[in-house]
Amino acid sequence: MARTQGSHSDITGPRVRDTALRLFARHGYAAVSMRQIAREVGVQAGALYNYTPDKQSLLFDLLKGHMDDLLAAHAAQPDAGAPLAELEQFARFHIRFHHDRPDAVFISYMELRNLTPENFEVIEGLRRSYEDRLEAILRRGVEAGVFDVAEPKIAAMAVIAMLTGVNTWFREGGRLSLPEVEEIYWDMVHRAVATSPPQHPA
Amino acid sequence: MARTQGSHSDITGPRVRDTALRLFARHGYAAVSMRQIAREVGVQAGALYNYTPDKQSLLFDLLKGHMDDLLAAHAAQPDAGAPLAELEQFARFHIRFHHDRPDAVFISYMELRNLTPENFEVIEGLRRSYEDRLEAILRRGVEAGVFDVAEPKIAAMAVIAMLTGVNTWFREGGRLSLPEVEEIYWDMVHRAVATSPPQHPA
DNA sequence: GGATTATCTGAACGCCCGTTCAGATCAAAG
DNA sequence: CTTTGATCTGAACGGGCGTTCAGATAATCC
Repeated sequence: MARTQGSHSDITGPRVRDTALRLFARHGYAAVSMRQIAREVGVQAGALYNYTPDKQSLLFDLLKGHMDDLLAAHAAQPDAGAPLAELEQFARFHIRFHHDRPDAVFISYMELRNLTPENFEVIEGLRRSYEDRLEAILRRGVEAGVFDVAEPKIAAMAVIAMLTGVNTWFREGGRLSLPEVEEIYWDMVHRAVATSPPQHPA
Repeated sequence: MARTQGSHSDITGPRVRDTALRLFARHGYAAVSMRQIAREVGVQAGALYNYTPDKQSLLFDLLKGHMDDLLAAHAAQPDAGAPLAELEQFARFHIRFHHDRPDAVFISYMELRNLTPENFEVIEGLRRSYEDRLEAILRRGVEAGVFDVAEPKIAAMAVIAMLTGVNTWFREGGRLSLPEVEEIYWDMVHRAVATSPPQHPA
């Protein structure tokens, strides 16, 4: 028996990627076998090789796809104008985007070491270009006199680390909503880099 | 041939742990085999079981040891007095301590999911108690009126994420020394939570 | 409705895994 | 100098690994 009703490349392909993403995030790339992925997809292990040349490519494509999505989504943000508004937009965008795809974010951090050197370089390059965008915002703000940051590159790393950290503890249905969290983090980022800190009522 | 000259529990034991720590950090727990560890230690795989009941315990002991070290080292810090001084001490301590043991820090983040549920609970408990210490500092500062932080728990998470982030990019021999990095990060943390931000010369 | 082609099965390939254990080896104790 | 006990070897255990591929199946095309 093969090719059960309605199964196509268009259906099985995404299911393979989704399942791999979920399992890699949950147990780690090395701990997940092709047979495990196949079982959850509802197919034999050999069939996976219609959708990926090998396990390594499966991981790489997930990471590459995530980074491409991130850069594209960020590029699609409307022009905010002034550096302060751009920084706020970046902070809120980063929190929301990462919140929406915790598994992809997780493996993009965790599984870098399981990439071949060439694949690693590609992903690292994409990550750097994302960091560069924040760094550029900070530099513009320094020039404009609204940010007080001696080392924009380091400040960018610090801000990204802080914002990404939301994913490690935030859970839907907790005491705070995501917009509330967004507000708290933006406030801290703002104060950490701005020349004149935001004024709080009372 | 067995028991080559000078090999004792006192020598092989630590070597097993050191090697496991390094390999786990480099390739991931699941990707490292007991035979690989044994080979680097210079021993057959079976001999490892004189030093650990199984692979899982090896991982757990490394994480547990790291967290115990962290809490003990932090507890050994002298009393700084005022909340602002305590926060500064915490920030500088955190950066230095994590900088000194990048492998242990790395696996303490990465390999949590490879712990059994019971072991996971233990490590999580220790981590929470470290976070609680920072949260307590922030709460004292809010009471004293020197910190402006609406959510001390979240601010603690944000500060820790930011500070731990140093390990992801800092390399010895780079443009900046660790004390310089410490200064930059402390400045950002300070401004992010303090009521009156630090005054910069000129 | 017959031929074509995409899709999948099921078995096999060589290899490595964590763990156990009887027996060999050697340092230290008496 | 013998005995003891800690330490290690080397082989084995059952099982899972990533990947390949001939052949079976079913959707699609003419």
